[in-house]
Amino acid sequence: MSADTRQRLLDGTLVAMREHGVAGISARTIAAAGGVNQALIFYHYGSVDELLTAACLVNTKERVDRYTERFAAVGSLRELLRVGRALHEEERRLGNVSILAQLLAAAQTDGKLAHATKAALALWIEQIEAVLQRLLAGAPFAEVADVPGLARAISAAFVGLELYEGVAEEDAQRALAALDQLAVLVEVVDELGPVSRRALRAKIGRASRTTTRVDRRAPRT
Amino acid sequence: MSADTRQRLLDGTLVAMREHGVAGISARTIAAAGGVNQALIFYHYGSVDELLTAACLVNTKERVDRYTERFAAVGSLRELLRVGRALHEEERRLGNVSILAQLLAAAQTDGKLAHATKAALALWIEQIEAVLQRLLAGAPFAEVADVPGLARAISAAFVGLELYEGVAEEDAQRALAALDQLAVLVEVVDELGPVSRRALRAKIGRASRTTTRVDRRAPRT
DNA sequence: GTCTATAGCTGGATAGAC
DNA sequence: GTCTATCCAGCTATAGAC
Repeated sequence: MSADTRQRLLDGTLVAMREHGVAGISARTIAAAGGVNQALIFYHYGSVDELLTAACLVNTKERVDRYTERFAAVGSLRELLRVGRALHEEERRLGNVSILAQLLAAAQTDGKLAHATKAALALWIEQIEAVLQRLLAGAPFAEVADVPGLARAISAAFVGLELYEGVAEEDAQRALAALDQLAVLVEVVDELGPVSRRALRAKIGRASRTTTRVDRRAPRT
Repeated sequence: MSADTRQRLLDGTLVAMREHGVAGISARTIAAAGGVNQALIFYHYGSVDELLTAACLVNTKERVDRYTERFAAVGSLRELLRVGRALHEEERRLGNVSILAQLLAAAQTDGKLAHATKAALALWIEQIEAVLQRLLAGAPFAEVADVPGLARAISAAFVGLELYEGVAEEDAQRALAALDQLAVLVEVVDELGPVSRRALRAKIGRASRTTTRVDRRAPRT
């Protein structure tokens, strides 16, 4: 059955990625991991690279879908972070190395992978941007915050943390926990009295204008 | 001349990494990039992996050394970020893909690389941690901040941003710029009046104590 | 659609001349 | 220390039987 084989190949790609990483992955390791004949990779996907990009997109899509409800239910920055940590933990518990992080590394020198990984990362960014937009609506910080930029920073930071955890689990956990402090900071600021808020607004506005020479349009992704 | 050959191999590794990435690097591409005979890799370093780890450590050390004075001169969080951006820009201008980010990806499935990349990343963390410790000394935020944790978060986030820039340059620049807003936030908070500071301190302390540990609640399905 | 078999390469690593 | 030559494992991709 064709659909089943394609699924096995996608699954096998994830398993092979976990066991061998980007540097060690190949048509043979993927086929073995998926219990599929090696030649079928080329029949169904044309090349290993195309299978990799497909797996990256499908996998990311699945993971994002699994978390959309939770993103929608997020009511504070710290809750957003909590969802991020839950996601992160689940990934590790399942034994998954982040295929997105792995492919992002490979994409540095491969145009085709670059396109696919950018698209996959965009799926996460989209979610986070929506949450931020909602959370910061009306908050003083939002008046000067570049929400799309922050969403991208958060997403990229997360990728870095996933890679970091691969080599130093406890340190990465600690780093993740420390981010909570920043989230608290934003919330605390947004709950300050009107006087402080006014002062803050002035300062932040001034500071931002002098340092963020970025246009405010949402980038096309 | 042995010393010269070893240097050529280290240089060649960086060039090859830029051109082929982790996934495509090999003894032959390294030797070609360094203008050195391929067999010398094994004579001098024993294996390709050992050359990779050596190159990663040496390269990181060099880069960290190039920036120690600047780190020492940093007087605010936003200046720290500015140094980070300068570093980042220089890297790109030189055409360097971050060898550290690349190897971190490969290290996910390779214990030996994991050790070396952790050590290399630790060199950056050390710098950033020192700066944070100095900057936040006496500030209200410092009373509840986990400085080592934040230093690790910042370093890991930077790795993620370097990878992100490889596939979406403008978006990554924007993300980097957005981080400035968070730095401003910390500084603004630290410049608040005594009344606000007291309130903030109470709130942040309370918030941190309840959330710095990993949340173990089972995810809802 | 799936299999076997294999062509044609490139990979890490070594032996041995110089 | 550096070179050439080479072994052989593993790679992508295809041809052709079923």
